[in-house]
Amino acid sequence: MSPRRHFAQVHVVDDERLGQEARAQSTDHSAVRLWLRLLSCSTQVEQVIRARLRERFGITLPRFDYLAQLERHPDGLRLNTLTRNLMVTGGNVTLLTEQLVADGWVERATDPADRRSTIVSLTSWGRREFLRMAAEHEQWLVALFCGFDDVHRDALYEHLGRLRAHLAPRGPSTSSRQERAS
Amino acid sequence: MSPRRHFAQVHVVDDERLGQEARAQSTDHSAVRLWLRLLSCSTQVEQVIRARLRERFGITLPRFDYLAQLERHPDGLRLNTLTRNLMVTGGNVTLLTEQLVADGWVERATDPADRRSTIVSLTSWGRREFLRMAAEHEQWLVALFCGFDDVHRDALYEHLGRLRAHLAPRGPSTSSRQERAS
DNA sequence: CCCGGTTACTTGAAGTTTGAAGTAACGGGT
DNA sequence: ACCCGTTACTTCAAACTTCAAGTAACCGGG
Repeated sequence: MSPRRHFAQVHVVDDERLGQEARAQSTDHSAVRLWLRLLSCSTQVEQVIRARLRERFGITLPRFDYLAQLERHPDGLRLNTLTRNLMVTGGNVTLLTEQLVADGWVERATDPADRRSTIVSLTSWGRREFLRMAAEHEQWLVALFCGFDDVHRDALYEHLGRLRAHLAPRGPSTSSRQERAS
Repeated sequence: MSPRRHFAQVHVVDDERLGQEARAQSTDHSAVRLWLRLLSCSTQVEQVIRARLRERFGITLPRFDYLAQLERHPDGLRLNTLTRNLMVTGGNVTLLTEQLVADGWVERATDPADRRSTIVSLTSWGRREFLRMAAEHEQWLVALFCGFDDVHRDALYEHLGRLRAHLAPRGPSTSSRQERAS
């Protein structure tokens, strides 16, 4: 199927401790390898953050993400916007909203300009608690990347930005123009 | 709606079509921004692949990943190894295995050397079908990254490798040496 | 005004994933 | 041979997620 190898001096170590990347083999093409490596890195960080959020605060990652989104928007967000930002389905946001409202993190209001829309925002208690968690959350990430050379980190950030710009233009369902600066 | 702008030379477009990255802001530290960008890229690719697998083959991403893992190991894999490679919980692998066995993709055998262990492998039908899907799957990725400059792609791949190497050493629960060539 | 298309959200069923607790098997030390 | 700690897997409840179908509200023409 894939008649190639010859491209790695670093032979893949087999399965132990390699995670999803172990799926990549010399016969795979670079596109697949890039995707698997991307997924692998992302999953590893995610697992750590998820576990810590649960241990330290008894909160789940989806809820934290939801709250993080709201924290940046003191005036609240429409559920629709939240759905897009979190990159999940509408039904998911509906359920998360119910739960977060029930637990006192978030409050709902109807958009006066469009009665279809619901606007959610943090309660003052929710904001206070979230900021407390967020501060620690950030330190976890700093610690995770600590020792990862700054130059490489910045370069990685930059390259991910390019990839993001390359991927984003697909499915411009709403308004908003894409600038393509570089 | 968003009473703030002015913080980067590349101004963030607001919320529209920005996904998870919209969470990053000028006040966030670089560690958080890197994580969010990584997650954003990963999620975007994942959504596309997931949707196509469902449309074209009526299969889910977790099942495809499971099969991909097995395809590379004609002699089969222990569930434990699979759990580590897929980076999911054991319970999840147990359930996936049940389903894939029930649907004829996979067959189970008890490891003669360790009666606790189950070894799973593709059925011949499963292998044939998987290879058919995998060929198309690879083309989707090629197409996704098509137009993304080769130099940037290779650089990104390289930097992700560094990040991966930086993250991996946490929790070396099993054997297996890490080579660290470069 | 009203009709038809679109958008915003909700509902419900099916599926995935996790974390914690439980069972069984291994293996080294005594 | 018997413990004891570890490992492999299973089970189960709870949480998350998706998809598809449904309801309600908007909006632009006729």
